[in-house]
Amino acid sequence: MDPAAPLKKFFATIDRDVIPHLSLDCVVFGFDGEALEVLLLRWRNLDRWSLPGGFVRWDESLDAAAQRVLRERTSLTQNLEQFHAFGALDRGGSEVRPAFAAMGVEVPEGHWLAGRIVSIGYLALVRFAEVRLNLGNVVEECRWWDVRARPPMTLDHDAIITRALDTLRIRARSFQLGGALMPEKFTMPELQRLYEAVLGHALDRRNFRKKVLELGIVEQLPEFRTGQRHRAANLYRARPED
Amino acid sequence: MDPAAPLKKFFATIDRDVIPHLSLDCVVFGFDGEALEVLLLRWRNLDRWSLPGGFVRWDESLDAAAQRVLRERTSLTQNLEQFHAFGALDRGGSEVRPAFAAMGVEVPEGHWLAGRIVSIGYLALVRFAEVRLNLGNVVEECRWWDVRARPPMTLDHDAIITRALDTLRIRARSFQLGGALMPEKFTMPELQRLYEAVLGHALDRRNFRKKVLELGIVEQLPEFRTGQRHRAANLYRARPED
DNA sequence: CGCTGGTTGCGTACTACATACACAACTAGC
DNA sequence: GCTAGTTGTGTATGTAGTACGCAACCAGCG
Repeated sequence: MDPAAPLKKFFATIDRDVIPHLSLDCVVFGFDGEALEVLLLRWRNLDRWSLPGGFVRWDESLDAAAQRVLRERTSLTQNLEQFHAFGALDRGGSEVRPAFAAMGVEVPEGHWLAGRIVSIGYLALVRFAEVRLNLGNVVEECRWWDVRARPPMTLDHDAIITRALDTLRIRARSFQLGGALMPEKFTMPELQRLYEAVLGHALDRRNFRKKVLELGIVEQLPEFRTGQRHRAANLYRARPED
Repeated sequence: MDPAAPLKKFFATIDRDVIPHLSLDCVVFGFDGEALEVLLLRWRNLDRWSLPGGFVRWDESLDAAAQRVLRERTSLTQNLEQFHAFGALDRGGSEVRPAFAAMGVEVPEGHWLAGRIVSIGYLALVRFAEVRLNLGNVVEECRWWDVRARPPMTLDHDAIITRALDTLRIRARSFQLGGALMPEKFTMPELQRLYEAVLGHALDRRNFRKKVLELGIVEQLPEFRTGQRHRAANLYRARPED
């Protein structure tokens, strides 16, 4: 079967299904216990990487479209946060048409996909372990990348990630990451490593604990993490949002 | 001459000139010394008010389009800040076509102007006195409104203003309004009234002065405001941005 | 010209929060 | 039982935010 068939089918109905000249890109952050990671994918026959993105259907809001894109790629059902609209003059244009061509679909010269595209940036904090990656048919690779060592990216996706990181760091400074990025049960030092990975610098153990507890963003469990050849750490879980 | 002629001319070339299904709305804030005001306009034959807005031309970025809209309406040349993209399902649609009809332009049923429109919200802080209002041909009224007493608005423009106000209040809490909203020379109590109008509550005179001075957002002038039947207040000006 | 009302400019005490650091408790391995 | 390594808890210090008192000053009036 023609590997480009699904893409061709998508392209055949694109003018009927989605808002033209508009796209959205999701910056999906996860945490593997060591570093902050971002979910990137590589389209067939392309060597640059891209953010998971998509278009907005006529029968769904921007927010709903972002949720759908996230769900299609990760099987997750959760809210995303819109953080910026990217509308520079050179967005799209020269780079999109060759990309589609590499995947086996010829975009006519006059088509909007060959022209300028405005993109809305969305941000998601997800539980690493709960993600079930779904490549689909035209994605060759999809994996997590350490945010500090990202591969070459298409279009302005690198700038989009940088902007999302800025937004994230502002939230981290006021301890507003919550436990969205953590596994269900975690220790205090593990949560601290997340904040340190986002902020990019070390924090004081004792002050961090004090702050997190007084803000009530975690709930103490009557369990401990053993087998670490040192004192067992208490386990916590993210407190359900009010 | 047909009063709808300019609008008809605009409509005739709209498909060639601008990105379809996309618009932008500018929330322009000014300060009259008493209350925080927002610039609104009323299109011909409509009874609801609207934000100054427009569409994005193919040869300009989102930011540049926002600057153009602001310049066309106020003759001001300055930056705006993008704060949110509004893309609910019911944006546009039923309300836009009757509005154009009231102004004398029949939008065909299938045209994108009769359908859903995503809008990018921009925010501007301008000097009240420097604004030179320009109505154009299809705007019947254009004036400042106290943000606390706004008229009935079209579409979701009321929610857009609310969101812009939230953004503004966040900035005010960390004294980041600067002097953009003040006249060239102003006293400390006058600046304080601006912050109070934005925040919606009173501030302490002495702490306000201390904070503003230590942040260095104003420059003291060797002049005083006299004729107030009480002690003359020192004049300041906004310090040029670094 | 002195007195008065009202406001501005300046300083000080108090409180809350963030930061810096010390020590005991505990687990696994030998 | 001893040790290495880390976690849990407490306390001291510094810095920023808040509350408030008082003198300086301008215009108007008797």
